[in-house]
This record gives sequence, C-alpha cells and structure tokens, in this order.
Amino acid sequence: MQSFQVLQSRVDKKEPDAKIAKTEEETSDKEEEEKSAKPPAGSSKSGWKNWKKKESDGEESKITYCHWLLKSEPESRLEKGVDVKFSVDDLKAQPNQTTCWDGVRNYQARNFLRSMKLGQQAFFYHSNCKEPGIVALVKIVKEAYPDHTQFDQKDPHYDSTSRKENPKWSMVDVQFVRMTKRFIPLSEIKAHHLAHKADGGPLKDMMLFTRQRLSIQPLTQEEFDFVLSLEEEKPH
DNA sequence: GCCAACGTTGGC
DNA sequence: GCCAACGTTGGC
Repeated sequence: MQSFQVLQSRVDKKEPDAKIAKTEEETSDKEEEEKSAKPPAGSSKSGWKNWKKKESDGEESKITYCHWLLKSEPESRLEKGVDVKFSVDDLKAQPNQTTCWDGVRNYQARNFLRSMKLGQQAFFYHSNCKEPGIVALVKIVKEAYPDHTQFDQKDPHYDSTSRKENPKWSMVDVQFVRMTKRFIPLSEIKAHHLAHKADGGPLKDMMLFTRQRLSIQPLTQEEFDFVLSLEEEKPH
C-alpha cells in the first residue's frame, strides 16, 4: 500500500463535510453504522436530508446504493507540496490497475465509501480540468478499511486529530474495468440534467449537480443506466 | 484566473 | 446557536 501511496493522493478524494461532519464527529464512537445508514437527527442543513428525501419517502434511511461516481483530478496540482494529480491513465499504470482511494476527508463522502460493496461499479470522473467528465468504469475490489494517510504527517491529508485506535477516515480499493466507449463530458450530462428537471427524467436529481462539491457520489440504478447509455450515442 | 457555491471556523 | 469571515472545490 505504501508504495503507490504518493501517486495516488488524488486531490478530489478529500473534502470535509459540513454539518453532518460535525454532528457525526461529535457522536464519535459507535456511530459507524449509523453514519452510513442515516443522518443524525440534528443534521439539518447539509446533504443528508436532501439526499434521503429524494430517494424515497418510506424507508429512505434504508436505501442502499449500488453505483457510484468518483472524482479525481487528472491535471497536476500541488497540495502542501504534493502533486495530487491522478488521472485514469495513472490508475491504469498501477499494479493490477488497482489503487486505494485515500485522502477522502469529508464525512458524507466517507460514509458513502463505507457503504460500498465488493464488485460494485463506479464512474471514474475527471474533475478540475480542461474537460471534466466521465472517462472510465471502475469497480470496488476491497471494502472500506482505515486510510493510512490520515496518520502520515507528510501526507497532504494528514489528520492530527485521528487516532489509530479509532481511525476517522476510511478508504476502499478500486480497480480499472474499462474506458467508456467515449468520453462523456460534464456539459452533456448537465444538459440532460436540466432537461430532466423539466420533464422528470432520470437525471433530475443527480448529485453531480445537486451536491456539486461532493467527491464520492452514489447513483441510482436509473441514473447509472442512463449515463451509461450515453456512451452509445453520438457526441453532440 | 475568476468566481459561485458551499463547507469550516470562531467570536459572541 | 447564530453568523460573518474565511477557505476550498471545481466549472468556466
């Protein structure tokens, strides 16, 4: 693990989340399950509520997602002196085309990471770059375990408040599956999202737009299928 | 490089 | 617990 470490601190894989974060943090120890399954009662402002709401109304807290979107920055950018670039080509160059998805420092994103199951598929998304969009499919090959970079002082995502006995941050391992048949640009997905907001189509609530800054996002089956179907179409 | 969106922090 | 100031994400 250590070995590909530096290479892979992709930028995107980290972001601290807001309210939720705080609430969860405070809840601290045995909340593991709960965090991923449901928001704490008091977490009013940020994502959880909305997230849950739109998914279903009855048992929203039980929703289980099967597909994901993972953001990664394909262009060089220094963070605390470390280049956080990690493109799909970098992924393909890893041993077994597999990497650990370290550096996530946002509670909501972390909770999604923790709910990922072996074999589930995710879109590999290039963010903060010239052409943002989906470039590949990857799959989860190891479920959540402690992110060692939180204990590494030299890592840009070092967290001095996390203890080894009770690590705050988790990561999963993901493996390259295939490139999408064509690059699916954000602009195109967004155009569908806007159209679907008007006509009730499958992308109307897509988190890429409703939770803009979240680096690890779940997709409903309908969202995943629709986006994947775009690879068969002519680019606009 | 700009800046909108939105998360984080800290004073009170 | 509110909110102003600040920091970060990430599209454009």
